Formats: sequence, C-alpha cells, structure tokens
Amino acid sequence: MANEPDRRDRSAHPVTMRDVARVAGVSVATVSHVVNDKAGARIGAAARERVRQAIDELGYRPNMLAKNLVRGRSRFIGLVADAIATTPFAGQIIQGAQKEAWKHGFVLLVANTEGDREAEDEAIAMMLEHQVRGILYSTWYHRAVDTPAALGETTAVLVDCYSPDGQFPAIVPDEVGGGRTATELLLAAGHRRIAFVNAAEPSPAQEGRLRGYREALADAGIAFDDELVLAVHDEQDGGYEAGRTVLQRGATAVFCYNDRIAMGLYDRLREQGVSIPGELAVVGFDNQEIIAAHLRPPLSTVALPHYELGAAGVRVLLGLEEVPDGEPLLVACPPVSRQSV
Amino acid sequence: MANEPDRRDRSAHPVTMRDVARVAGVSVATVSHVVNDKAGARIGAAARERVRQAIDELGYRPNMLAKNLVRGRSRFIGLVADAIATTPFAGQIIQGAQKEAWKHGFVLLVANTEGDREAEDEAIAMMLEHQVRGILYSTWYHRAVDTPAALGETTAVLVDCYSPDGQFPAIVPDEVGGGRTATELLLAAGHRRIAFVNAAEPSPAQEGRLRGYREALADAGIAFDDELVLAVHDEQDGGYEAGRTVLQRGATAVFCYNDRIAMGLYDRLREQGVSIPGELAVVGFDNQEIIAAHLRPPLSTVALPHYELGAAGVRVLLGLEEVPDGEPLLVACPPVSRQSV
DNA sequence: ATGAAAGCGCTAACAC
DNA sequence: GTGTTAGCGCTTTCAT
Repeated sequence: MANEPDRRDRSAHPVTMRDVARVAGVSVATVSHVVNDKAGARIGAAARERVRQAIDELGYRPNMLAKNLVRGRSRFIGLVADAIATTPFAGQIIQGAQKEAWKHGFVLLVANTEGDREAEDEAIAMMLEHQVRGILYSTWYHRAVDTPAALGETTAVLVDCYSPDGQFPAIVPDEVGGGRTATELLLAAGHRRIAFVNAAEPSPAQEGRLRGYREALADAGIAFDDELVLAVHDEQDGGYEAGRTVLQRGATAVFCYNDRIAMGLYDRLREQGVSIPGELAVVGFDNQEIIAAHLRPPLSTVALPHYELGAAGVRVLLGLEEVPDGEPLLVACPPVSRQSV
Repeated sequence: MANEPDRRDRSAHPVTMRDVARVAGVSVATVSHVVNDKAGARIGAAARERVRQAIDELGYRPNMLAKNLVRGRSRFIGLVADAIATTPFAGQIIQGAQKEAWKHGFVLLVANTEGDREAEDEAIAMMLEHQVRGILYSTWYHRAVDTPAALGETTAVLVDCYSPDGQFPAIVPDEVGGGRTATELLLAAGHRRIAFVNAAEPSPAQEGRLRGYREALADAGIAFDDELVLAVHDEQDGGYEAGRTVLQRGATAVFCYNDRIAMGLYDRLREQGVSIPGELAVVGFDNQEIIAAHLRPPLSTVALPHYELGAAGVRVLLGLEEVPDGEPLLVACPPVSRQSV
C-alpha cells in the first residue's frame, strides 16, 4: 500500500470535486461544503474526515475558474501601470496593491502599458473580460491624467494620478505636506537661510512642494526670499549647477526637489570641498533608496509613499476606505532622516 | 429611438452571449462562432452582421472565466518574485514577461513574496487554483535557489536563478560574457593595466565576472596580476575605499563589479581631483539607469538583461524556446557605452 | 446530516 | 449555414 504511484504532481490537474466525492463516498455537495467550511451546513464528523482524507490523497485543488464563474464575479483586481520597468516606484505600488489585495483574498492582474493608449485599452478590455472586481489605474509620478473611456465600465481608482474632472476616486501623495516636512527637517536643525532647488516644469509636485516650503518658513517666522528658490531643468546636472548659486547666496541648508538633484548637488559640493552637513545641510525628496541611502553622507529625504498609495488604492476599490468628496485622498510623505542634516 | 438608456456602462456586466443571440435573432452557437472568428464555421454575412451589431449595441464582452472553464485551461501565467519593490530589476522582469505573455494571448498573475517561503507556497497554490499554464519563479539577483515543492505541480521556469539539481529549466544572465564585455570596453580604449573591483561574497556574478575579466585579459595577451583585483564588501563605500588602492597600483582603468561600486569610486576620484576617463577610465555593471546614466560623467557599463530574462522565461514556459540540457539558458549582457571610458 | 438537480457563460460536436 | 445539446467544475437551493 506504500508504492502506489503518487498522483499528486501530474501537470494537468484533472482531480475534480467529483473524484473526491467518489473516493470519499459522498456527494459533490458535501465535498463543496467541507471545502468551503460552510457555516450553515452541518456535516457529520465522519464524512468530513473522509472528505479531508480523499482531498489530500488525490491532491485535489479547487478550480477557481469554476468557482468564480458560478459566483458571477472573480476575485481579480486589475492594475494598469504606465512604467513598470523604468523606475522602482511602480514596483512599490504593485507591491502595496498586491499585499493589500491578498489580505482580502484578491489577486492582482498586472499590465504595463508604457502610457500607450491602445495598450491601455487592450489591457482594460482584457481585465474586464476576466470579470475583475475593479481596476487600479496608476502612473509612476504624480500627475493629472486623461483616463481611458473603458475605465468607466468598472469600478476604477486612480493611483498616483487624478482626473481633472474628478470622475474617479484618486489617491495621491501629499506634496504640500511633504514640502513642509522637508523644510522642517532643516528648520529643526536650526537653519534659517534655506534654499529650495525646485524643478522648473510645473506639476503637482513642483507646485505642492514649493507651497509646503513657504508654509513651513512662514510658520517659523522666516520671510520668504525668492533669491533662495532656484528652478532647474535637469535633475543631476541641474543640482550640480545650482550648487554654486546656493553657496553664493549664503544658504546654510538646501531642500532639493528630489534625490537626483541632491545627487548632482553633492558632486558640486565635493568638488568645492564643502562638507555636508557641516557647511551645508541638504535634504532631498522621493527617497530613492539606491541613491539616498548610498550617497556619502547618506541623504536625509522625504519618502514618496508608493507602497501605501497602492495599498490604499485597493482599499478604496474594495469600498473599505472612503475618499473625500471630489478631492483626491492625500497620503502623507514621511521624513527619512539619514546624515545630511 | 435615441433616448434609450445606454446599457453599455453599468458596472455589473450581465450581458451574456444569450442576450446577444436573442437580440440578433440567432443561437448562441452562432454568436460564439462569430465572436471567435472560427475558421471551420461558415456563417452567413447577414447573420454575422446582425450579431456584430447586437454586440456593440449591448456592449457585450466575452466572459473569460466561462471560456477558460470550458477549455479546461486558462491563459494565465503566474510570476512569483522575491522583491518587486526594492529594486528596479524585478520591474524589468515583470515587464518583459508581461509583454511576451501578452503577445501570445496570456495574462500575468503577479505575486510578491519577499522571499518568504510561506508566502511563496500560498502564491503558488493560488496560481495553481487559477489553473495557470505555468509559473515563472524569479529572483532579483542571480543565484541558486531551493525551489518550493509545489512548483512541481505545474510547468515552471526559473528566471534569474537556477536550482542546483537542475530540476527546472532556468534562464540566467551570462556573467562570464558580461565580465568579458566590460573588460573589452576598456581594452578597446587601449588600456593594459585594468583593475577589477569585485564583490567579496561568492556568487554566480562574482565568480562569473571575474572569469570573464581573466579571459578577456588572456585573449589580449595581458598577464593576470592579482594585485589588480580587489574584493569589497559594501557597494558604495567599498568603491570609495578601493579608489585609492586602484590609483596606487597604477591602474589606468577599472572595471567595477557593479554600478554602485562605481558610484563610490567616483566620489573618491572627485575628491582626489582625478578625472574620468582622462586619468582613469571606469566601467560598471548592471546598468542601473538611475545611477549610471546620471553620474558625472555618465557611466559606461554592461546591462543585466532583466527584460529579456522575463521574456525568455515565458517563451520557454510556453514551449516556444528550448533550453540546453541540464544547463541554464544564458542571456547576453550587452555593453552600454556612455562617457566614462 | 446529506444528496439531487439546476445552472453560471461558454464551446464543440453533431444535427438539420 | 445555423440550431440543439451536452457538458466544463463548482455552488446552492430544496428534498429527503
């Protein structure tokens, strides 16, 4: 009785509930009941035991396709992203969404579209055909989007983006709060002449972070000095160029729009032999692990909450969390203190 | 006839084939045939047209759950990854896999496990229940893995990792070739004293790249000098420390085990005022976009082919591509020339 | 406490 | 050419 061939691992998986029922000497209904631990149905301990045994004797696995079909809805959540490969950000969104989805018994269907409208439509159609419970539409940086029409056919939630017409619930980082946090990191260290190297192109981040910077300054009773805010076009190169100006204008600290700008700035400072944070304190934004944690000295920064954005996205999608009226839901950007302040 | 409410976008999607059949005045079989453009079945142009019209009048979408159920297999491919969020690498694997899967009409089911065995088992079980066609098991850096038992229940392919017992087909980067490529980049620029700052911990990458380095040197008729190969433990910090030694030993070029080591090395060189590539040429490895493309000067490096790894993974899984006997399939690491050589 | 039967939306023979 | 029919694996009344 020990050298029976083990049926458990054949590739095709034709072990159905009926097989289990036959082996256990019960009906499929009974099997269904014990498999799902149905509350209402009382099954005798004996039968239950026989079923359990048959199940692992045969290596039975429920067939979700059938299960979902009969229930009319699947337990899939679609996630369409515009740039999975280019940044680590999308990965964090996926990760957050996946974990939260799992927690509620859902599975993620992922599609990358590279921002191509046709690919998006195709992805959404595919998800709809799979009867997804809803779709998370996400971008890798915070911005306004023009959503594909097909999104309207299901429950959709925008992640790290928003539609200007407020058609869908949206979840975005709190840029203003983040700008404030970054500035406060510097303020708390006693700095009063704090420069801000901002991006040049307008965006929710560019505007929001600036506003946060001004608010923090105002709260600290420091007059805003626009000599101290610079706008750069490139990231690393811009930071490098801005380095000199910042020094000339007598700043003792600088808040960089993002970590990459800080990275360029570091280069300039190193060349000029100015020490961080001794002679100039710097804080970044984004918390791009690869950069921030490994610059010399490690960069204090403010994190973009991508993981949380993804997680909140599924919560909202599942109706577990509310979003304010027409407004996007704001997720806080927490400070990450390292050694540059 | 114009103010009929548009049924197209109600969230629940109860428009079935039967509805279409009724509206078009045909049978469901006919609808099925036109929807699937069945080769064998000849449908009259008139009926075909009526069906088409009914379809978009009602906003009908096929129900994949039902379709897959009746066919016995789904068109899902599972991808289990150990670190989606921490590096951009996983994103590239996902992206490659997703695109290739799509091309063949498959959809990706993604699960992140953070390397936790229990999470892996759960993920695999879930995928199996969804009747996936197969599973891609991937890691974010090239290494040997001990595969979860449940993988054996389906077709599995290892991506960026391999099982020592060769139980599953595996696809990994060609580290030796990559090491060679990196070295040749330097050789081609006329360098003869080329240092190699390697990682200290043994790994396929650590061993393979070193071998490639030696082979390239040998091919160029340059004697191997072990004074010129350094082993560092940390990445950025290690590179920084190694900088001095490299200079002392009279190297005119250096091949860094990865871009992060190169990043640390850059810092040291900048401090000592040595110019790149004028006084010292450097090449990295990995092609971590964020770092390599934005260092000053931009770093020449060798790319890890994650995208291709993922794509090849699904091809192998689908039986579209063969892997050598017990060996992993090697994917080339192409050079990326920027300005540090 | 357990089983019979209907049916989820679709495909695939096989009739007509 | 097009319709009829029998399931795919499962859940779920409703009987017994």
